[in-house]
Amino acid sequence: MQMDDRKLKILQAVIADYISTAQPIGSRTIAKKYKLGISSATIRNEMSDLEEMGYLEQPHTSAGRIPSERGYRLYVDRLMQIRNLSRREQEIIVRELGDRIDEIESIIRKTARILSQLTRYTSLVMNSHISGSRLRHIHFVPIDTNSLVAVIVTDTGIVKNTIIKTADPVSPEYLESLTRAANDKFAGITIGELNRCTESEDYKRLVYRYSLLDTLIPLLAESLNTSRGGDVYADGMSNIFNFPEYSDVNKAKNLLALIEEKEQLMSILNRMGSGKGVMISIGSELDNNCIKDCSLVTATYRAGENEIGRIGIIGPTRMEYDRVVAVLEFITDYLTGMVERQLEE
Amino acid sequence: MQMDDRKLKILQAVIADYISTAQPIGSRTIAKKYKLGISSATIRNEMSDLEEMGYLEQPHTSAGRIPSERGYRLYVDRLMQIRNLSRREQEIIVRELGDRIDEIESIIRKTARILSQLTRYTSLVMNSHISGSRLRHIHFVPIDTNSLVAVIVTDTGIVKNTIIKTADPVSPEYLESLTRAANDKFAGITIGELNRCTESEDYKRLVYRYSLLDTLIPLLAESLNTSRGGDVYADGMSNIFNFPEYSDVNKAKNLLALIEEKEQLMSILNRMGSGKGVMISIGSELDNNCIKDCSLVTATYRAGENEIGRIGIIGPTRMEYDRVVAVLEFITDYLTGMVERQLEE
DNA sequence: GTTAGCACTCTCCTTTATAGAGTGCTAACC
DNA sequence: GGTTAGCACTCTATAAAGGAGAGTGCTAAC
Repeated sequence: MQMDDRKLKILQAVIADYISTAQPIGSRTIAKKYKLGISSATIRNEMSDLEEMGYLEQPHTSAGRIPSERGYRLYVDRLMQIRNLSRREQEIIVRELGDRIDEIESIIRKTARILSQLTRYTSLVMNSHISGSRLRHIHFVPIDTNSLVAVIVTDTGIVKNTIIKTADPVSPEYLESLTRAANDKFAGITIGELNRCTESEDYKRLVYRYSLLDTLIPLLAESLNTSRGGDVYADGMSNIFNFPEYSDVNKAKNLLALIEEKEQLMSILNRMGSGKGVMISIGSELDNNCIKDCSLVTATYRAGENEIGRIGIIGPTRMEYDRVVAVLEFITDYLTGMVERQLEE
Repeated sequence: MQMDDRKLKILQAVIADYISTAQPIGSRTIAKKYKLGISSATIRNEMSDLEEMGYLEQPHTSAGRIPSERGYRLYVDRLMQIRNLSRREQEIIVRELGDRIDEIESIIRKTARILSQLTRYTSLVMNSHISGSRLRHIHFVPIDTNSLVAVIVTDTGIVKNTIIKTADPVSPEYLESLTRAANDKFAGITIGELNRCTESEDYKRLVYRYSLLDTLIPLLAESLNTSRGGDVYADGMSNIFNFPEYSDVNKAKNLLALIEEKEQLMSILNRMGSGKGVMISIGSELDNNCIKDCSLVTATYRAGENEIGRIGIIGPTRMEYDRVVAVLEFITDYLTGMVERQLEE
């Protein structure tokens, strides 16, 4: 069987209609609604072909057709036209996100919120492992005699603090001097290198002078790796009830439970490629039973080479891909721009 | 009509049964199941009395009875026996929460997670306005020539950092000196006082020496007030599907949407009293239409006089109040203890 | 005051009937 | 040969009807 232009037009019509109505669509409706200049009978024949080719399916005999996963795949790969965001939408994003680097925590939240508000789907935001980003600054701030907070600023604009208790009392002067020494030594290296540097001669010499360092650095490295390598944040969960596919309580529960399960969510997000631009996974492509009739659209934002984080939208396979892709592209561009402006300074 | 012991026993039986089954319960069932030594006909009469008194209601004639809000109120005030947590549950809490003061962010999350896991309801955790807590330490850390991060540690163990960009370049030495001056001046005052101190003569003298301070302090005060005065975190949202009362998708949606609406959630949490111990609001007592058939159980944890935060459980009015109260009490005690140990040091 | 008995009520579930939408096939048409 | 009209057939969704079951309220007896 040959795919031709007319078939594509019909497929597009079915997908467009189904995305907006969630109802199986029949040949007569297409003929009336989409003025393709052919009769319903012809459309019927073409649809039958499209079904045979795997792009459409029937919920049951004598219902209309709905797109199959393969149909959506063809649509997002070849048919879909990415809409531009309206001026108003762009303004909302710029206003809400602001233009200053903030605590990573707060950017994540704002981004998640905007994403879900603009798309009306559930949004996911994750910040990646930061093992590739570089230490710009490290500072040890005394709290009291036996505790201090280590403040770390990376070149990607992330600020992270870790509270550390020490066995022996430390003086503020000691910490000041330690801060200076640590900056001299560590500024510019990556978080990953920080992990490994405890072997080096240089490091050992420094520990000789500042014995505290030997407890601090491993603690820091650990805290940077675990806690920052895994923040996922979701917003707009209640949006899933906008879609009839989740009027079945069990389906809704499954999806929500998965979204609350940060670990799993992360692994799914990480499994998505991290190529340039927006990635789309449809239904079973996600390879997870709980969301086998969901689609996930993600995008990565980065600073230079380094992946900083990923943002995404999860929703029914019948998703407004064109809109979602447009929003994601705009926001990743914006975030990337923000980080880059930060780097230039 | 007089409330007597037998009526109370029957009421208790109805409530206990309804809490576990979510089914209206009839006189025959009570007679069989709860061996009160009286016949179903007698129970029928008593239940009729209890309904007249407003403690029970009938979904429709010839269904069994269910507790009314007033019934629950009587139950939680007089009938309920608070169970102790099992050894195992206590261990889970202690293990998961750990015993070190961490970033506030992370404590909130952990607490929310444990609460929802132990109770199987949706948990809410909020940290209160910190205007009453005292500055223990303030530190200005340079990032680059035109930006710095202000790290603030309060006596309640909260660590908060704020990134600030400056119009004019600042040197690390300047910041060091500023840090010393600011600590001399501000250590020990409350966040609320920090807001107001910009009027004082002392402050003006300091600004004369460190002009940067005049932009820093207002920014800090604002960031401490807004961002920290309003973090709410919810976990276990998907738990609401464990309850048949939310098998109606619309109800589930309403509740979830409310929970995602931080502003509203906060105002509801704040409206709950902050007395010692656990507070319970049942149904319409919450005075919010979206959750008019929910109950909210909250507890406040504090450091000395200062309220640090509130934790709570939201679920159907048919809630396992005894269990929930026990869990909340244990966790607030634990959190309070943690903070107090921190203060002593 | 308590209880057995019974008629009555109301919901919930199943069964049955019907309308509606859509298909596939056949035969006619350009 | 592709396209179209017509029609029988299929399947779902919705409404209506008919019990079964659970529970009540009332009365009369204990």
